[in-house]
Amino acid sequence: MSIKEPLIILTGPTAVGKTALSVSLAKAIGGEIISADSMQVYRHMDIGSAKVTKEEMQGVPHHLIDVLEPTEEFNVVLFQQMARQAVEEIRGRGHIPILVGGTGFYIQALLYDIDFTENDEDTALRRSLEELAKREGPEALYERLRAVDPESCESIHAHNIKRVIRAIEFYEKTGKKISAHNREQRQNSPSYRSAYFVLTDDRDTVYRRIDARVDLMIELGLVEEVRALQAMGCHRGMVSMQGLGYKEILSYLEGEISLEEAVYLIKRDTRHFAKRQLTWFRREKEVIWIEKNDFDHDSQKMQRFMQDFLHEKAIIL
RNA sequence: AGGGGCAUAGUUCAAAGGUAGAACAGUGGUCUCCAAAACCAUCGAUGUGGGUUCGAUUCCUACUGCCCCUG
Repeated sequence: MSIKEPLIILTGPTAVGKTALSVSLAKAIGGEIISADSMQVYRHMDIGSAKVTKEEMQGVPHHLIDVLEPTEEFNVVLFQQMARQAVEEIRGRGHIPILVGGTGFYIQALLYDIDFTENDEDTALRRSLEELAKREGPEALYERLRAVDPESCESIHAHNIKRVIRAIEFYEKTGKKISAHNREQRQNSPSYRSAYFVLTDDRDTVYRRIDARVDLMIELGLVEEVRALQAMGCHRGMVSMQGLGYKEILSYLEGEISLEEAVYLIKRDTRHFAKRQLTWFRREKEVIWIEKNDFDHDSQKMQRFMQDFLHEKAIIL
């Protein structure tokens, strides 16, 4: 057993103010930032993904930002591979990796080194299962899962077609039950000497910030950004275009809804997203909550607290 | 000011002389390769005061508020 590498995690609901805090922390401790964000990986998607700007970075190296074209696929497995590599590089320079972003699932995948196995790009099976669900209904699909892995049926709802398909696919590919596999993976302990900070604020405040941020995005030219992406050949089927702000503006540009409706939907769905993020982090074990109210919304104080914690736990020396 | 209309959940709408449904919002949750995705659950209302009635939120009435028309 070798000594674990250090990894600092800073996350929280969207629009809470992770970026600014992460940069000042990085500067203070000699850190480099790895983005745990499923949309900021894409180039040409700056406004809608609220991507860190060059100025905001203040010279701190950022990884996994602007590394893919919007036409490319991205998923947890890719994230995991790229993030691992980034950690290695950063350690090679003797710096501290700081994982910053709101995608809890990605953070989990790296921190617990989740094994996703059988990574072959066989979309044929998926597609045929999707068709089955469409043709005979989700119940038929569900029964198919019950036949091979009844335990999974207890935790996956029949209507959740994506996950039912994944569970069936896993069985078909590996001959093992995903329920058993997941049970094993859940035993994993952190692969890093880590501190998992979750920055948060009053729900009302977060929601207000979201609304304001969406209005700002529109002012900054989100519509133009999406129009340009459309011109590049981006369409709704792509992973990148499932991002908040993108799918709604796309609907507007295609004449399905008004701009006003699009803005309403972006705000609403972003609030929902923030809520889900909070649910996720509450479930994560050993997270350190940083309630902005407890620090008088003073980022100096928050940073001091984080640094003290990191030294106390010997995460950084 | 006069005439008319409306008043049901946070919002938009339903229904009914025997105490009310939905959508959206809100809240809680699931999550182990589409995760900014997908999915589940749940809280919550008849403006106020009288009257008729076995019983009104529903009918009558006064008040209050909002809307429209006239001036």
